Amino acid sequence: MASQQDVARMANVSLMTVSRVVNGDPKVKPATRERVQQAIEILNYYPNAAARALNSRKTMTVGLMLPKIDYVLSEPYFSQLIYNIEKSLSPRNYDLLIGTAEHQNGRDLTLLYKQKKVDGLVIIGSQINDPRLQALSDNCIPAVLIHARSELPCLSYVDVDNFKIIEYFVDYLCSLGHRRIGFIAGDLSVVNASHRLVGYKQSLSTRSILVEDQLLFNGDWSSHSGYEAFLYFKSLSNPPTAVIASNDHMAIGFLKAAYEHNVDIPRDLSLVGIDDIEMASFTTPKITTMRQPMHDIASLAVDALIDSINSETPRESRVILDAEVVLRDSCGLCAGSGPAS
Amino acid sequence: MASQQDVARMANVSLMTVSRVVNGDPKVKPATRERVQQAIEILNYYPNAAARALNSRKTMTVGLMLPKIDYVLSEPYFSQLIYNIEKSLSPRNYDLLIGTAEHQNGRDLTLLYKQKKVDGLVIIGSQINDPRLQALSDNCIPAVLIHARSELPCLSYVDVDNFKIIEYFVDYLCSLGHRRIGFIAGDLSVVNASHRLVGYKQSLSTRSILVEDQLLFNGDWSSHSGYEAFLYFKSLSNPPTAVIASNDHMAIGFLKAAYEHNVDIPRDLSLVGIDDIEMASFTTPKITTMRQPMHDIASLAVDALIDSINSETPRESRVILDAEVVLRDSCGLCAGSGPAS
DNA sequence: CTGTTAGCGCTTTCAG
DNA sequence: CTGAAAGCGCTAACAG
Repeated sequence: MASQQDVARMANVSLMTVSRVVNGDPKVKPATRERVQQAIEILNYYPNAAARALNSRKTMTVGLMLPKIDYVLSEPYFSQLIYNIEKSLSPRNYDLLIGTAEHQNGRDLTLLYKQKKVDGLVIIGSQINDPRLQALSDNCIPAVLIHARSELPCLSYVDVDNFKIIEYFVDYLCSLGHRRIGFIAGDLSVVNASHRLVGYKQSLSTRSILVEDQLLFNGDWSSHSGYEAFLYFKSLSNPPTAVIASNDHMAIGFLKAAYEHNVDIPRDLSLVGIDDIEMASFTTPKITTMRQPMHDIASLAVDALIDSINSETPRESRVILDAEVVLRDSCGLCAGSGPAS
Repeated sequence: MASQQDVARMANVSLMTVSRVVNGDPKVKPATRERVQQAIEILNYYPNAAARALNSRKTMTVGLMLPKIDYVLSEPYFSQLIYNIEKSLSPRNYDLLIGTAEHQNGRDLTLLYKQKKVDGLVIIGSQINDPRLQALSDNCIPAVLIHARSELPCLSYVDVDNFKIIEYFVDYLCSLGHRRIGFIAGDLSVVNASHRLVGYKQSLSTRSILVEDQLLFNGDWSSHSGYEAFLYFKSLSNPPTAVIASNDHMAIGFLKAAYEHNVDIPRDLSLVGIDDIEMASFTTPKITTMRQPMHDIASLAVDALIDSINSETPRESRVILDAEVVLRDSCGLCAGSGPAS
């Protein structure tokens, strides 16, 4: 492995000149630059990232923290989000290091930063009131939350307006005549899930619809829990005529159960999901859902993070985006005021 | 940010002693160790990874290359594989850096290594005859392929026996009376897809079943292409009575199309997939498929890679695992020798 | 425009 | 068991 030293010798220049060429310093004489570049080519030289990081104090890599990596990675939604993050990072010459909050060293979100393996952190779907966020803020570690919020100093976030999403659906279902609207919550330890639930309750209240605890099922984001949700709602003496699932996975599980129990969606029961994963359009019926502005989420988050990495003074940026409605076939007019099944 | 220096001063020892304590060298007097550890605690000291990497020549990070990251990340199968890789790496104190073969610097698989950002590479689902593999081998860069193979020196791989998978399904479908078995290929530029196709042709030949080109549809792994495959097969004057899809996604798309066209699976047409993604059990009917030994794939790949990183002499390990059949509801007896629809 | 010096924070090597 | 010296490969800061 050739080093800067070798290149310098070969091109008959100083180390600094090589460094300047590598870093595109304009005040190198073209002839010299040429000579150096040839040496680089011939010796197949690549600057050593560790050495660079050591004195520039910039690793040019960003850490990605996934609190529940197993679940998160089985969600195509998150996978694509990661893809988009990588895609935003790449042109800015940053690499992406995957960390987890499950495994040993992941316990401490700040570790990767303190070890100087990363310059900042992207944190996806953090837990509610995660105490580790405090540590990030205290140390003023550049970080951006995605699908979560925190008003602590130094923390940025990019989130979707979950309240609006739910509100839209409640309105929509009401307009179809539904008044008994069930809700399947996601894992409530996660900010996202809890916001959606709160949105549900608020939206109902606003429309003077009584919030009934029995119309609420606590799922965990998985298809399986959506399946269970159906069984639960069906067991009610006065079941809902429409159901809002907090993500598409649960909606798909719900659909499966409905089919097996001969409940026709949307005729007997209306259903909506959130995320617009690919499968949502391959079910029967196709699921009405909300598409998250994934691309914007990723690029805004990356912008915010790199901004914060490169700024002297602590800085945070906070943005809330709107999702896009995708109307498909899983909702219908309310059959009447009686039970659905 | 405290440095080793600070700790040394505080504990009144040399830099080396601090280093020894940090690295768990047993020949440090307990009393000294204690003192150092307290200083570390108090000063909140973490060793600087860049400095370590610089003179130990070990970055303790591994790069993950995804040739087609967009597709790969939308596949829950791959996401979970990545999760498992991270999980195997973590206890060995390695971190995972995500690279891509799409973006600029990803063009060259060797870059991350040459820059000393990683000690080795995990490469998922590489293209057939990817010329870049040659470069890896030439430079003797520690690398392991997953779901691909290469006999080049220095390259290890962990793959599943695709031939056996297909052979099993052909046998199985034959035993149900099927003789006209259609095949939906994945993206044939990928090793995986091509092996499965070859397996299909061979298995048919072995059983003296004529391989008909019209029974073969070239998909691209997506649900959408599975949907198209159905339309294509249905248009045939003599359609297949059973279909093997190269992955579950395509099987799901196929199922959707079949449903929309009132073709009953498994009554009118049998179908199998591969991968056993979560959705495969949430369709109607549930899809018969093959479960990949993902956990073993990940841990064997990581073992092979770390082995090769730490060995003086080039070494490669090559393993081929078996998948596990998951019989569900998408296959049935062949209705007769006539067309299926 | 180019070179010299010093040092980033750690570990290797060799002496005690 | 512990320490001193040297250096990993690079760049900031200053000279020239």
